[in-house]
Amino acid sequence: MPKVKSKSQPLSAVDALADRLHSAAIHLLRRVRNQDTVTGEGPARLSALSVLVFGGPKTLGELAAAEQVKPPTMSRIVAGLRRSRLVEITADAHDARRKQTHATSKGIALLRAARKRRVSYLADCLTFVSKRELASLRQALDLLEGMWRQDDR
Amino acid sequence: MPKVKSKSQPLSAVDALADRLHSAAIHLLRRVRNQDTVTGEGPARLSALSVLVFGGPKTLGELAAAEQVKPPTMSRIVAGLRRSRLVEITADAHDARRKQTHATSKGIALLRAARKRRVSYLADCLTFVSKRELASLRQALDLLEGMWRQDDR
DNA sequence: TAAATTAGTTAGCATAGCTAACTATATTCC
DNA sequence: GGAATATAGTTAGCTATGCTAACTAATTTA
Repeated sequence: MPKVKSKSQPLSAVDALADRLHSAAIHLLRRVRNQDTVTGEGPARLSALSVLVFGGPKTLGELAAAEQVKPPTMSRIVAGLRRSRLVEITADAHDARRKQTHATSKGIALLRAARKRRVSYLADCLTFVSKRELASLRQALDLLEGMWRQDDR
Repeated sequence: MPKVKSKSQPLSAVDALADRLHSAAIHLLRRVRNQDTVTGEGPARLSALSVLVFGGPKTLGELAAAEQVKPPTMSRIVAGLRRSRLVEITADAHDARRKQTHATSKGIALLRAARKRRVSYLADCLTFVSKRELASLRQALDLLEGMWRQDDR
């Protein structure tokens, strides 16, 4: 959540930017979802799995926080991943309440395949995009990722 | 869908970009969703409503195509919006199978309020972001929007 | 050791995606 | 003109993903 109250200035430029960001996110996910359906796993599961693959084992609570989702939601996501043998759950050595979730090799392989498919799709989309535009996309992502990090603190 | 088969080049830079784009979209929507919950309408409904508010009346099929969703899904989204009196449905003059969907003034007001909330949130997030970074964000959005348009053809 | 906190699950609800199968209207073709 | 086909939308029923409330079990605190 933002720490600073917004001014009630005109803001129409930021206004438009906010709408466009929102809309772009919605449409990107709709398109990518079509690529991901072949994995047999939904977007929430793939996203959680990716956190585990790239960030290492996590407790359920950590995963929920990383994914900005409530614990019961993550509980079900993890249960689904487990049913598909994409993750394994082990007891925490220091706290019997906690459960560590790890990606299995099957999970890692599936994520890599999904990623490849996504990348093919986006690479095709980006075929005729100039280096300069790619650079601005990269900058925009730096900006957004920094924003999330600041927001989480 | 992309028209051009992707090369099987190393691509690790585009690879990372694709993952980051995907992840950024997921996290943006999760955060914005929290702002939008107060409207009492879900993201799919707000997005469809926004198409109607900014793009004018549409048939169900047009809306489904605009939102990259199948007709039964849009049928239910529109039904929900109608229950909440945010849209109205009228018969098409030329084709009795078609139904035109319009935003009501209540729908327009609700969308404007939701937009304001989103903008406050993002404006707060963007408070300390430089003009140069905002410009690259704008460029990235131009790029993505162009990509969707090309993809639809 | 009793009380409070924390981690996770279960139950139950709503939204939102899909396919398959249906109704009703338009269009095409003989 | 009328039968066959195509198109627009709905209904039914499945899954996934969000939530809150209420629960169990374990840990920490008082």
